Amino acid sequence: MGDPYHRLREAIVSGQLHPNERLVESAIAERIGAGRTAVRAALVRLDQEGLVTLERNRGARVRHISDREALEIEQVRAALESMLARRAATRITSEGLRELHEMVDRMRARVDEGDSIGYSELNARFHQVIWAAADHPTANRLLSSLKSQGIRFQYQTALRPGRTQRSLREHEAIFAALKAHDEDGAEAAMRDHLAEVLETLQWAIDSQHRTARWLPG
Amino acid sequence: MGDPYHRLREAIVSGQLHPNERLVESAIAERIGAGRTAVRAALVRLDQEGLVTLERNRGARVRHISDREALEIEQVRAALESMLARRAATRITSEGLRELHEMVDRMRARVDEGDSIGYSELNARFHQVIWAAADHPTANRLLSSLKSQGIRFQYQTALRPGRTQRSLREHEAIFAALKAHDEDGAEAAMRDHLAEVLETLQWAIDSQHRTARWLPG
DNA sequence: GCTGTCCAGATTGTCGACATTATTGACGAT
DNA sequence: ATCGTCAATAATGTCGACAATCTGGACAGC
Repeated sequence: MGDPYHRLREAIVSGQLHPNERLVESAIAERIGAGRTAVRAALVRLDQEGLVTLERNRGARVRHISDREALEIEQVRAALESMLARRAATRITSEGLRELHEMVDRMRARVDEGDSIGYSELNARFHQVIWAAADHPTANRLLSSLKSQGIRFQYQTALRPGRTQRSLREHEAIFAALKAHDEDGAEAAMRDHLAEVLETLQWAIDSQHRTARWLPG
Repeated sequence: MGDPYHRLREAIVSGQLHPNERLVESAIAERIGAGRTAVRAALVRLDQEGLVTLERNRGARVRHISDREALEIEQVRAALESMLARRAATRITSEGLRELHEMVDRMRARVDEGDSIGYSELNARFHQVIWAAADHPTANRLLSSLKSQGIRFQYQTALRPGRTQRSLREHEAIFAALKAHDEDGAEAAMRDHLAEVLETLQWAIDSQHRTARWLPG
């Protein structure tokens, strides 16, 4: 059990603490067996990181990521990951390519089984291999921070009919470009892929609004 | 004046506190007339923001941005600003265009006068007008954070002979694309511009290494 | 019934004191 | 002379207490 920062972060990202839920310092301190001082420091960090909002004299809440902001996060992610894909094309090792190849194989298996949450996890790991190959700590820092903010929307995109099949083909295209060490191709394939993800996310948000009537009548 | 966070931030960004300089909580607290508690909170925020490094039991230092990291920051900036330029192309108002036009005129005047630091300031404002037009809070947050980290290298790029003239032409191209509401053109013009900036930054770093011999012999 | 005021409880903000941990320099052994 | 040990010092980490502030509900006036 790490320090309050990591415990809280994990609790938020994993969804144990819900958006807009109030975070009372003394309650958290007792809950995780730490002093209020440490909890305060953790809340400040999480505020700066964007996972929590801190209002003076009014305490902390789990930050609610709006639909619009989720789309913005995905746009930034697209811009950065396209750049990283380009860099990865010239830097990736044969070991990295082997990993990606294996990843794609396993993703294909998940698609055949219709296991979309298993697919999503492999999906995330596929992208992380590329991040590592790109060797760009600055972009990595930003991306992992953004990822934790957008986590709430992570699995919604897999719900669209036929999405996983297309997603798999997009990943195959990315892999092919990286294997060929084709900078332009890798960037373009990644950009196309994330444009699709973005569109799917928009679709998920729209259909959510269509479905969930909050005042039935 | 402001709270310890803003005071410290300003002191770091403006260069009053130097890279690797040690930040002793009690000293700062007395210096700016605040309690140690508030200073601690400020240091935690600045650490998360990347302006300060915080090591457990070893205190805080002004974070030293390496040459490599400065280049990485500029790459990220290029990726994000290209995206923002594209968005701005369809969103910018006639008022925004008027501002940019005026900005370009004044930049031209500075070039004619050989006033490269005045040029740099207008340059920064030119870009900020585009950020505002793009209406993308998430990217804005990241960019302004990156900007404060890279501030130390801000003025070095203007030292390259003939750079300001070329830079001016690049800004004119960006303006023209925005005025025409040409998404692809704006993104491409911004991308080209920042690629040039990146190359110039690399040049500045190289020439610094050539010039500054730290052990004269 | 509605609105505004005021009080009680809860929560955050700040301070001072003390425990814990690194750093520095002296000192002695080899 | 060099290295390791150890104490003195400085700085950070943590806690408890109290002050400042916000929140929600009771209550009076209209």
